[in-house]
This record gives sequence, C-alpha cells and structure tokens, in this order.
Amino acid sequence: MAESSTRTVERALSLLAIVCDQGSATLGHCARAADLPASTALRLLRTLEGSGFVRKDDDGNYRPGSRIIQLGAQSLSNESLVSLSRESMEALVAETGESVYLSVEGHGGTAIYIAMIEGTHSVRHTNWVGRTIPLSESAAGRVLHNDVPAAGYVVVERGIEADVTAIAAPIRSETKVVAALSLVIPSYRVAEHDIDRYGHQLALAAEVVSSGLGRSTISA
Amino acid sequence: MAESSTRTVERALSLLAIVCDQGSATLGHCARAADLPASTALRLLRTLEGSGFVRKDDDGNYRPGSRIIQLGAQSLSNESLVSLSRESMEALVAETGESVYLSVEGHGGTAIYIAMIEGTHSVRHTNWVGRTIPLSESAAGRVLHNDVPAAGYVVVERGIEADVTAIAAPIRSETKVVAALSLVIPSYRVAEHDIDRYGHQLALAAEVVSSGLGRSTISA
DNA sequence: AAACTCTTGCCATCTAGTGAAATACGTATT
DNA sequence: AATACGTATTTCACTAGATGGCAAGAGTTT
Repeated sequence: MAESSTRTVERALSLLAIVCDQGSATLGHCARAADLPASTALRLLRTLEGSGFVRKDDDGNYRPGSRIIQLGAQSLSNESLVSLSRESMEALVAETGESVYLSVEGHGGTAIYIAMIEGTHSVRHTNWVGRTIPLSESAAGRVLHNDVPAAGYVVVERGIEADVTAIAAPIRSETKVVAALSLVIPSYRVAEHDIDRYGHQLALAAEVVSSGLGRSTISA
Repeated sequence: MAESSTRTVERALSLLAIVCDQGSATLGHCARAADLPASTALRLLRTLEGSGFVRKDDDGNYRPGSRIIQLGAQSLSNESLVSLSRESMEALVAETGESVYLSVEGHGGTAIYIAMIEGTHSVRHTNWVGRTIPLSESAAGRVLHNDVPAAGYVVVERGIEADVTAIAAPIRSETKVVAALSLVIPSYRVAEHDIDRYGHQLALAAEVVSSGLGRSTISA
C-alpha cells in the first residue's frame, strides 16, 4: 500500500473512533483527544453527524450514530467466515459446554472477535464480539501470528483475563492462517487433561472449517 | 445543524458505505457508485484501508475492514437502550414464544434493528440486527413516526416481508418516542385474537421500559 | 500480438479545508 | 446584577492539501 493518504479523512475517522470508544463525548474532549483545534473538530464532527455516523444528544454530547451500528452489523453478518464456521462452533459447544469464539486479525496489532456461541454452563464468558485483544498476549493472537506448536493448538492461562483459560487453533486457507477458533473457559473449570482433550477437539473443528476453505492438502 | 460540511470526508464515508453495502467491490465499481474519478476514489479508499475501515483482499476487491466491525459492535453494546430493554424483551419471548426486536430511528428515513431476542419456536424470524427498514411500511417505523393508535400498538401484516406479521409499541422518554419494541411473527402462526393479546403484552412491556427512562407521568 | 478494461502514479492547479481570533452561550461566583 | 470562566460556535484570510486529467502499468480477453 502506497503512502498517499488524505489527512482530512484520517482526522474525521480518528474522531469517529474517539466517539465510539468513549460512547459519549463533548466537542472539547473530542478535539483534545484528536489533538485538533475545536473549530476543526466541530466541522468534522458536523460532517460525521450529517452522514449519520455520530449523533448529538440533548446534552450536546456526541454519541455513535445508527450508521456505524448498521454498517458494522451488516459487515459482520456478511463475513463468510462466520457462516462457514457456524456449524463447527455449535458442535464444539455441544461437545464441551464451553463458549466458542471466532477471531481474525484486527487493526494495529490486535485480534478481533467476530463471532461467538455461548457455552451451556451457568457461569460462562461474557460476549466479547467486536472486541479486540492484543495479538501478543492471547491464545487467538498467537494463532493468528502463526505461532502454533505441533500439537495444533495454543493455550494461554491468565492472559488477557486472569481467571480465564483460552485455547485456540488455526483456521487455514491455502496454508495461510486466516482466523482462530478458540474456547474461552473459566479457569476453575478446567483441569490439565481437559486442556488436552479440548485442544484436540478444537484443532479438529478448525480443521473441518479449513477444509471448507480450499485448504491445500499437505502430503504426510 | 448548520450547513458547514467537509466534502472530502463525505466522499470517503460514501465510499465506506458502498463497500459495506456491497460486501466486496472493485475500485472501478466504488468510483462509479460514488460518482468520483477513479484516482480520487483510489486515494480515499487507500485512506480508509490505512485506518482499517476497509481491506483489500487477494483478488484486489475492497471489503469491510475490522475497524468498522469493531466500532459497530462496540457502539451497539454501549447502547444503553439495549441493556435497559433486555429484561422486558426476554420476558416477552417467554410469554409469547415469538421473536422480539428493539429498533430506533436510523439514517435517511429508516428504522434500524439494534437488538433481538429469538423466539422459542422451531420456525422463527431470521436475525435482522443491524438491518434497516423503511419507516413508512413497517410497524416499528410507524411507531417511531409517533403514529400510534389509542390501543397503544401498531400492526402491520404483509409489510416488509409478505409472510410476516409485525406488532410494535413505543418506548418513550419524556413523552418522546425514542425506540420501538416489536414482535415479528410468521403470519401462519397468528390469529386475530393473538394480535390483540400480543399487542397488549407488547404495549405493557414497552411501558415498563419507558418507566425506566424518566418518562413523564401524564395525568389521567 | 492486439485490443480492451481496470488500476496506479504523477503533478500543475486551485479551491476546499484550516485555525486563530472573536463572539455567543450557559453556569457559577461575587 | 455584574463578573468570571469554560465550552461551543462563527468568521474569513490564507495556503496547502485535495483534486482529477492523463499517461503508464497491469491484467484479461479475443
């Protein structure tokens, strides 16, 4: 990708992200967070507002607009990986009872959860669809980084969340890791032999998804 | 809202919407759809790509990027109306067995579904969260337009979808309609007296949500 | 190989975007 | 009531950032 870019657009997108991250923000806050003069930020926010990406509430705070929700949900539902993984994810939940996530590489050294099927236990992982996690400290992140041991899955205990154990396996398309399938389990519920068993089930499920993606067969 | 706006940003946002609507689009298609010269569209798409809002796949097509998914999901989960309505929506599903939606006014004369709880029947409505519907032809749209009869709910049979009956009721904050709660039911499963019963249950549930929003008490 | 279509890079041009300063507004204090 | 303060909004001279036509490159089809 060449260097050419458009400063004005970058500034507007930066303001959009600030509003979405904060949930609710004043003009002054947006301007400071984006390091822009107030009048510049106002004009750009006005443009975002006119296009429906942000809205101004009765208190004068800027909030995310319906357009960002619409395009986000639309893009998520059109993501073919989500539909291709649905069946395997549901089977995994049925086998393990634990919550299953699908994640892909996100922006700026992150992984982003793009689908989840909740486990069947009373105590399970809170829905994190749309959230990002650092590539460097998560099981899914390690998988997306192609850092997968011979066992075929990665285990991270006490990574992002202290009381959670995450196991992840790679989904490949033509030998390239394109997504990670992971189990996210409260640590109190997982013993050493569980990890081995779950890991294998996970790697198998990821294999099934991969085979639907035109994965090259590597000769044994 | 004043007229001042930023053409460059509008153009970029328009391209973003085109990519998300199409799911996958070539540079040429984006340029034509946005009525821009190809070199202008290329530069703006490059900017969107650099910020993670779109990505370019191996075939050279532009697709939604992780950033739009992330910000969309984040904004949706931060929407207080969704959490405030959760309990009433779940109770409605438990009482009726049908799918329940929460919608708000969207962009450009639309309503947008922002939350859904699936019904318990085998045959139920496909998840439409994030989708928009026209204000003018839907039950939710009529409610958001403040066009609610004295019964307290709106019924639309064969509106957006030919084989679906939708019943909607208003959620108010300080007498102003801020959202619509609706039941979406396959028409074969709904009889005349069902509509009356469901409508009342719906209006009551919407009332409960409204009371949590600082609704003014109108003296009887 | 030729023709066609799509993508990408370049750069002279100019207008669209900028931001400092002034003004307006709302709230709190004296 | 007057003043102070912080935030939001407006104004407009200025310039640099965005533009888009055109040529070249790349890919596909005949």
